[in-house]
Amino acid sequence: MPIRSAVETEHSQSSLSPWESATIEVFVRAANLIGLPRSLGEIYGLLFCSEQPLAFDDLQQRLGISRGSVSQGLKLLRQLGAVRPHYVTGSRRDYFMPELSMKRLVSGFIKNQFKPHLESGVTRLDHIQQLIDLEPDDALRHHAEGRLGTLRTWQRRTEKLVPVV
Amino acid sequence: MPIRSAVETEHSQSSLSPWESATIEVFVRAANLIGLPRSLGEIYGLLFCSEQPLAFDDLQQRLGISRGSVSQGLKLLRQLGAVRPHYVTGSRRDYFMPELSMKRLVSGFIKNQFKPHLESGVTRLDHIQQLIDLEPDDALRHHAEGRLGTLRTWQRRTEKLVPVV
DNA sequence: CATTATGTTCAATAAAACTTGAACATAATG
DNA sequence: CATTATGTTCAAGTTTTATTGAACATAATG
Repeated sequence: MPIRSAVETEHSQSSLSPWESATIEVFVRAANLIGLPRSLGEIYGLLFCSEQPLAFDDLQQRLGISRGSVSQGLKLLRQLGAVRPHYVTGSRRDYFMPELSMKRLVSGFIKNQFKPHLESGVTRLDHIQQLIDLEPDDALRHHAEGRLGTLRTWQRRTEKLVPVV
Repeated sequence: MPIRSAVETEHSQSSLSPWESATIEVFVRAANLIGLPRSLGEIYGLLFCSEQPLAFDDLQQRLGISRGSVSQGLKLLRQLGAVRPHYVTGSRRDYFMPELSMKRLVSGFIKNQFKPHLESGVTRLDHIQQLIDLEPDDALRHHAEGRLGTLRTWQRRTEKLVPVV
């Protein structure tokens, strides 16, 4: 698992203090852990460190990443509710602040990245039921029905767990 | 997200019945969702469908994947406790059965893929604390300490949540 | 309305992750 | 001990995913 350090990046503007780099790295790893791209972790991490809201350009330059990455990263972060736009009077730029409520961060992630899969899963199991009905071998069909039952149980438990998290 | 269907694979031995293919696909997607390779989902899925324990070769041939994938897939599945070896008298081969307890599956996954990151995280935050102490600007240092506090809270909550799941 | 400031898109490129299969281990069998 | 059956390893190849940056919007400014 080769995770580039934010400080080691060649293009880095090195305008990141040591504690900022280390903190950003924590978010990069966290992003990685939940299957989100490193650039997302970097962007959120820098916003998390900053005392002030940051503009698009601040992010691009201080992180030394492309404008494309910043644009796409912010887009997804907004979708997830992990970042809020912040209006600054007298500036045409978009500014951003990090969402600091863990609850909202987690629920945003689940709602966007998890729930869709769970929901499509229900349909999918119904489809399996139909396929099992076609199985001619009695014993095998009964076995399959048992397994489908297990899957349904797992799905129900998962759905129940989501609100807890 | 282009997920190849088990049935559509060219090399597939097509020895999978429709309900097996569909069930395997569910596991492939689930694996994908939690960041595990498709081959793992396929292997576990086929074991899950089977009435009998399956041998290494059964997996390789019915899924139409390489021996390397089967070997590595089974290795990780054993590590995760998602699969148990099953001794068959009179055969030199390794046979395998799926773990059917959701509780054990989840806890195996968390113990192996999650906990290590959480634990290294503690060390990591301590290190950030040291870096923050170097910050000369008073106001900024205080801000940084606040954010580190937030991170610590998040970490504690996550640790508390793990046993629940 | 031309110019500049600010973002977005998306095809091309780069990086990461997964799979393959041939070479290698290991141990059972005759 | 040679042979066969059974698995594992890992470098090379393939596929997937992320990043870049140039071209394209859009709208504010002078």
